[in-house]
Amino acid sequence: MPLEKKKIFFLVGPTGIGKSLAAIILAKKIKAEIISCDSMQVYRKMDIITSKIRPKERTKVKHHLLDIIAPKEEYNVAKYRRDALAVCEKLYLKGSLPLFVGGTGLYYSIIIDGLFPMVPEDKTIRAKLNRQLASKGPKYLYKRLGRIDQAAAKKIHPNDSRRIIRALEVYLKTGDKISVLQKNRTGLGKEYLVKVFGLHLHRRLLYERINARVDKMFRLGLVSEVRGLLKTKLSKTAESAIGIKELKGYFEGKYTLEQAKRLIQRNSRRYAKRQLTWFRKDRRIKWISINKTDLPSKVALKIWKKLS
RNA sequence: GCCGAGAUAGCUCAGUGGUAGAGCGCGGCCCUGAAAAGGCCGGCGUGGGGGGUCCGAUUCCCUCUCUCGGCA
Repeated sequence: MPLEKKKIFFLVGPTGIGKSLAAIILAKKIKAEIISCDSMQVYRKMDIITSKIRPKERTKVKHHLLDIIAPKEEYNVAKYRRDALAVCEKLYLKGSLPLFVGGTGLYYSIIIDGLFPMVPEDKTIRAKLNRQLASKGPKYLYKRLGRIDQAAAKKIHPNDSRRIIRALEVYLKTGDKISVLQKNRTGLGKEYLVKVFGLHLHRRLLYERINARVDKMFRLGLVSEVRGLLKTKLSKTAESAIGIKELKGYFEGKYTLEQAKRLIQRNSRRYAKRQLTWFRKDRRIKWISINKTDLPSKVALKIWKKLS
C-alpha cells in the first residue's frame, strides 16, 4: 500500500465574502482545525476592525494564529511562515487536518511555495536606505540597484521604493543578489497534497457586502475600539489595517465620521480587488461560486461536494 | 401657468466656433521578510431630442422634453 501523501486544505477569497463562517462548518465535517491566513487577525484587541469571528464561534472548531501578538509588535511573512508551519507540524502529530483560511495572498503563497532562505530585515540598513530615499529620491536607489542586480531592477518598478530597498538590503547584508536568492524556495506543495478552494461572488454583490459589513463594524463599536488602540503606539504593521488611518483622520478633525466610513468602505473594496487580482492568476485554486443568499452552511456544502 | 438657471464620462462639474477635460468612482495588472502594505497602467463620451446660422457647433439662434429654484 502506497504511503498516502499528507493533506492540507486552503480556503481563500476576497475580504467579506464569508470564508470564516463557512470554514467552521467545513472544518467540522472533515475533522480539520483552522489556521488563519490573515496578516491582521494575528493581532489582539483588533477584533471589530478585522472582522474576527467571535470567541464563541471559535470553540466549535479549534482556531490557530488568531490573537497571537500585541498591536505594538511587528509581524511579517517570515514570522507567519514559522508560526504556521509549527502549527501544521503539531496538527499532524495529533492526526488533525490543517485548513488554512484567509485572504492574505502573500501569506498563502509563502506557505505553498516557500520563502527564499533567511535574509531577515535589517533595521539599521533599512533606516539608512530610507534616509537616502528621502533625500535623494527613489530613482537614485533604483540606479544603484541596477548596478548591482540587473535582474531585480528589471522586475521592480523605479517608483516601488519598498522593493528597491528590500533588494538593496539583501545585497548589502549578504553580498548576494535577491534575484538569485528568490529562486530558491520550497513550500508545502512539494511534500503535501494541497487543495485550494476560492470563494467567488459577483463583484457588485461583493462590494455591497463589504459596504454593509463596514456599516456593521461601526454599529459594533469600531470607533471606540480604534480609539482604544490609538492610546498606545501601534506597530507599523498593525497600524496599516484598514480603518486606522481613516478614523485617526476623524479624531483629528480632518473629516467627518461619515467621510471616514466612506473611506473605509472604499479602501476595503480596493483591497478586495487587489486580492482578486492576486488569486485569479493562481491555477491551483478551485473556484466555488456562491450566491447572495447562501448561508455559511450552504457554502460549506458546496466546497464539501468538490472535495469528493 | 409665468420668470430664471441648467441638461457634457458611472457621479459632481470645468471648458472651447474647428468633434472635449478634472476630481471622485471604477477597471486591469505587479507582488518572496511592512502585504488590509507598496507600486504601475487605463477616459471616443450618440456633449438631452429636433431644426437653423456657418466651410465647420458641444460651443451661437429657435423649438421640444426633462430637472432645479422663484412667482402665482
